[in-house]
Amino acid sequence: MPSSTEASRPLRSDALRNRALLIDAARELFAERGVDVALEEVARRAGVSIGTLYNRFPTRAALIEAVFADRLEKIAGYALAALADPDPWHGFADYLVNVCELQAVDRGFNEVAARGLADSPANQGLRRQVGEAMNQLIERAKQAGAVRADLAMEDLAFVVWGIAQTVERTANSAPRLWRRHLALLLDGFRAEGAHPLPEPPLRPDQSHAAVPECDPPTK
Amino acid sequence: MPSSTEASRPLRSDALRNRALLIDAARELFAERGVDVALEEVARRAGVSIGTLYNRFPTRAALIEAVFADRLEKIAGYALAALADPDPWHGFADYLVNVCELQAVDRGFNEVAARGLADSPANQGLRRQVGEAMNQLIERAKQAGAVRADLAMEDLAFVVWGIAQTVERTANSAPRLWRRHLALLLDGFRAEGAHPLPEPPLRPDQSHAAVPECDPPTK
DNA sequence: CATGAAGATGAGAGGTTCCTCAAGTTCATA
DNA sequence: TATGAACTTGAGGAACCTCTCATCTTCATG
Repeated sequence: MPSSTEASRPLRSDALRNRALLIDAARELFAERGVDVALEEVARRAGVSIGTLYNRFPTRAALIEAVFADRLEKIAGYALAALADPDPWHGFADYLVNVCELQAVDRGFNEVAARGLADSPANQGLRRQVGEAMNQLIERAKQAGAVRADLAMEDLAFVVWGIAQTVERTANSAPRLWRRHLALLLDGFRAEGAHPLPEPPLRPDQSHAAVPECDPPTK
Repeated sequence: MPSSTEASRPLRSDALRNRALLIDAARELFAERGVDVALEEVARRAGVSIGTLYNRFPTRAALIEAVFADRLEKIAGYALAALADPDPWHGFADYLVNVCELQAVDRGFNEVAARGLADSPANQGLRRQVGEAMNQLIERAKQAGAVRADLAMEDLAFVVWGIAQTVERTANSAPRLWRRHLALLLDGFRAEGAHPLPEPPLRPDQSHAAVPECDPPTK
């Protein structure tokens, strides 16, 4: 059962193997050098021709999505584990640390997280599930008096965005520094000593608009 | 007195005029579309040939530096104004808001700030001056009990890096949202309710290393 | 206003990446 | 094992960008 979006006929065995080789090669290269590496190089490392790459993945986005398909599941797992934590604050904070760790460990995923993951219809379900868990996580921590009352779920984008940049700048020189950045942000999320915020949070529809990033076709 | 690095002979009048035209054109394009715009386009908007651009600015970095030369002075001004503020916390916070406003208003400067401004020897002096003012600003706010004792000057990079990403993502959809991000970070900087940090701050020599970013020539 | 040094010009060489497609190869099935 | 559909291949066209340099133009100076 290949995780294809459409219910197309199954791939031939050699095509399936090449698909796996390409994903492995892309996973490595993306992790090392980011998701903008030349696709020719991905094909070379996979040991197939560039034509085959385009046969399997008509666009770069399709390849990226295939490479990082498991990440959303991983995040969903973290969210559920966080909800199982008896300490609301600890669960909340741990969840964010875990997500950021995914960013810190893989340059490609860090970029994708910051720019906005391909929201394929296939992932729609998981996505909603994660959103719901995050919401519960925050609400529970608010009611426990741990998280400030004016924090919105959309504000967690600041964590991903901010840590993305810190990771990118310091991955070589100080690979653990992002933990300090996150800890400072977390202290800002606490109810204790919270000061009024100057702006409302991103509305859900806006947060969707913030994702695409890609410049419209130049005109 | 052209602000040239070397004590070269002064430029001829037409060359000086073209230099100004190029800087103006680049300032506009950088602000709109970032510092990676095609240099041909900068030349076109300036109304000169690409060759002239290369005559005046042998590298893109040279052009970027000329375009943003004034920004460091502006920041130095903010730092001094902040020190003049009788309220240590207010001075500290206001300084950061002002710097971030520079990022929010100019996509090119936002990129440059996040990637690390060209540290030309010419700016060395101003740079040190700003650093010193920032240090005083923090120390004063610490002694007033407003800023947490374990905050280091190097941690302010988190502000620039984090806000850079938020600005980039939301400049179109929610152009004021960065203020919320900054406010949350600022609450994390307060002495009130500070929790121990998991990592030491970036050492000064490391913060220099975090700047360059540019991949080494690929070999 | 003549002269030469400084400057401007833009076609084009050279590099990179994306993406296609006509031709050849392999797999699955009868 | 023969056949056709599925798949692979890689040369090369197209789009972009950077940077150079031989040639022409303009400015400053006596």
